[in-house]
Amino acid sequence: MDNAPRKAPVTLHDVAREAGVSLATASRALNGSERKVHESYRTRVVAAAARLNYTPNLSAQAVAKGGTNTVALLVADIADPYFSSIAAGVIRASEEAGLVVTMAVTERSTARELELVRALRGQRPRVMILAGSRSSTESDQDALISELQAFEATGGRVVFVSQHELPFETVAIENAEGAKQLARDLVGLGYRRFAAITGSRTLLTARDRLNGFLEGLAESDIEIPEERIVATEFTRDGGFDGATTLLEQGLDDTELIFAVSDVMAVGALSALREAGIVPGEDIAVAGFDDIPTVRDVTPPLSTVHIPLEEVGRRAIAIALSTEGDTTDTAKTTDTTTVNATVNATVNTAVKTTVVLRDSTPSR
Amino acid sequence: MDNAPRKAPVTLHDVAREAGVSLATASRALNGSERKVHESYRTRVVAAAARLNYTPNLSAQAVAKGGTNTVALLVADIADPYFSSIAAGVIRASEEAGLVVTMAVTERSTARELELVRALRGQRPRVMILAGSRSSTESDQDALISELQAFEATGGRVVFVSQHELPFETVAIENAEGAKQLARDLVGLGYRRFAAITGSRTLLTARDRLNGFLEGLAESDIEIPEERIVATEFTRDGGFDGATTLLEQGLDDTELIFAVSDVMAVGALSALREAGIVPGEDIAVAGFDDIPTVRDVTPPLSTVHIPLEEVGRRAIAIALSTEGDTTDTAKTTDTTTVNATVNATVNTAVKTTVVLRDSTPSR
DNA sequence: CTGTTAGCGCTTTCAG
DNA sequence: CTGAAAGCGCTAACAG
Repeated sequence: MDNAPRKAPVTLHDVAREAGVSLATASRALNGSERKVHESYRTRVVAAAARLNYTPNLSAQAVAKGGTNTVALLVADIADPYFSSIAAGVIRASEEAGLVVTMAVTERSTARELELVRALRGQRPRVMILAGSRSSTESDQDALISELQAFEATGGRVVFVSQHELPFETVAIENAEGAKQLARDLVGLGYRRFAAITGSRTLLTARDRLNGFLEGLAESDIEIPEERIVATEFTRDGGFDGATTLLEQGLDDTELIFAVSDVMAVGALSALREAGIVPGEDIAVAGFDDIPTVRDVTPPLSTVHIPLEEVGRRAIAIALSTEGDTTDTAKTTDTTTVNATVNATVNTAVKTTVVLRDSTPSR
Repeated sequence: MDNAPRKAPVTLHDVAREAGVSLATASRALNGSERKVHESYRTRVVAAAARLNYTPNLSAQAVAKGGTNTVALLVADIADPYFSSIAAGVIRASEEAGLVVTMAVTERSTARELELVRALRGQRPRVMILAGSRSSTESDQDALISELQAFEATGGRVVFVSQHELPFETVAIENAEGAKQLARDLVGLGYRRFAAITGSRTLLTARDRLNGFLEGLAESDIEIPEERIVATEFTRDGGFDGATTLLEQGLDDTELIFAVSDVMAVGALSALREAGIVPGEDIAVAGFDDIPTVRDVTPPLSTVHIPLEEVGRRAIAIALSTEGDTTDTAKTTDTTTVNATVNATVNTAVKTTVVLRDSTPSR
């Protein structure tokens, strides 16, 4: 157990000495944005840095410039394809913008989320992105909001994913519209009797989708009886349980089950099959999100497509484009008024499109 | 576009003044590990901090103490369930240890990986975890290795996931053993004629699994004809393509297709089905990893279970337990000799277990 | 353009 | 136990 001849990391100082220039010059040559260093010096410095294998200490840079190039990303569950796809978008867009992503998972708990936001604030990130459908009720909510507002007050940007109703920028997703269109299309296919599996009704996303779906049906004077709408966990197992519950109640003449998310729909599919019911034949199933795996389940699932990675990219685009204006609570009333220079589409809702597959054959 | 009354963040200084104590005392009361501050002071400081909603500036702390509490995690593709599950484990374990996780995706490119490692080194992370089966050939490999060794030389820990053959600590996974056992079990089920879909043979993980499988078959004097082994991308689409290729060649009397990863197996399943072949009936399929979705495809997939989240946790456990000893290249020859105090199981390979499901009925 | 010199926010000797 | 002061590595005025 020989203990550490732990070499000290190379510092800018070392590079400067090696190159025979001053600290400042070395700094300018290596990291200072504008070109203001004589070429001969610059090359010497760069060479010295390479020779010593120098890497600037980001923390030191951060403290010196009073700001980082960090994006803090909070997701409910990184193993859930919905979030991991969004995360992929956030990470890619961040890398393209030269930002480093820091990540934390909330386990779907608002309390945990609050803790994490507090902790991550210490990073002094430039942007904080919160993706993870949260309940609109919990009391921690208020604390979360004020914590985030404090963060914004110091110049940070907060962007939520699909959380209108909160006083922050958000990547809006056409949840209601998409679900409504799905309903219309399904009715067009000949379906008339529906059941639904939804998450907690306090989950904004789940609620929006369910309501949109119901509205879509209402256009054709179709309703879903109260007992045919079951609320469960917003997960694969929740979907499984929801379908099981429906089964126990007796599906009667139900023709189609709408699950408010694909992971739930996939769970439902398995529950049905285990019960000896063939989805797509005995009963139709539709989901929402269009996560990659729905192409590979049997039958392939009809759903509403969301460009998930785009959602992630959009989040950072919004953050970056609103940087600078400190309308304190950025999204005041009609303030979709972004930085004039900004691609106007950035602040419009992400489009969703219905994708009909074999799980909802026309009848 | 009113510009920023950007409040300056609260500093320790502010807290100290508010509490009427010195900077040093405030520091000790809030972050200094040991209790060496009088209770009355401590409470005043804590109260002041709360009142001002103070959050320590992590960057400043890092530069002052000359080290961070950061874990840098590199994965090939965060949207892939294999990696996102591992990431979930890394993140959870890190949070439990009070570490912040920084994440980057390599897109399966060694060049990109090298870039990222360079960039992330600037963070001065305590640990760097690289998960993402890399090819054993590419030349960037050497650069990567020396970059990582430089990182270790300054006290950082590097942990790979499933990359023996590299001069670093690694979370070993029983890839070969698992595949071998799978082969045995399948033979036990009555299968005799196999085909395989594998990733590039330079991908260590893919190679280990294929070889293990072949060895398992060899024990029963079974071989897979060369043309029945197709190498494709290590992705869902790769699996799809692989099955398609096999189909074009003619499956003849092939009874079972082994794909070296579940995502590939799932893609293969879809290719077969699209070709009108019913997996589980017309032909059996088996995968490797036991990602969550394989329970929900049809038929449920036989595979080799890896406790993916555990792999992630293990990575940080190894990193933390080896901190301190700087055997320069930690894993010299037989050096499984960890810190005496460490849970010995940390450095043993992660166990895999065969899980037989309906995709491989006994015949 | 280049070098000197203050800091940035926090920790940590080193005296009191 | 507490406070003053010296850094940590780097940037950013400020003079030359």
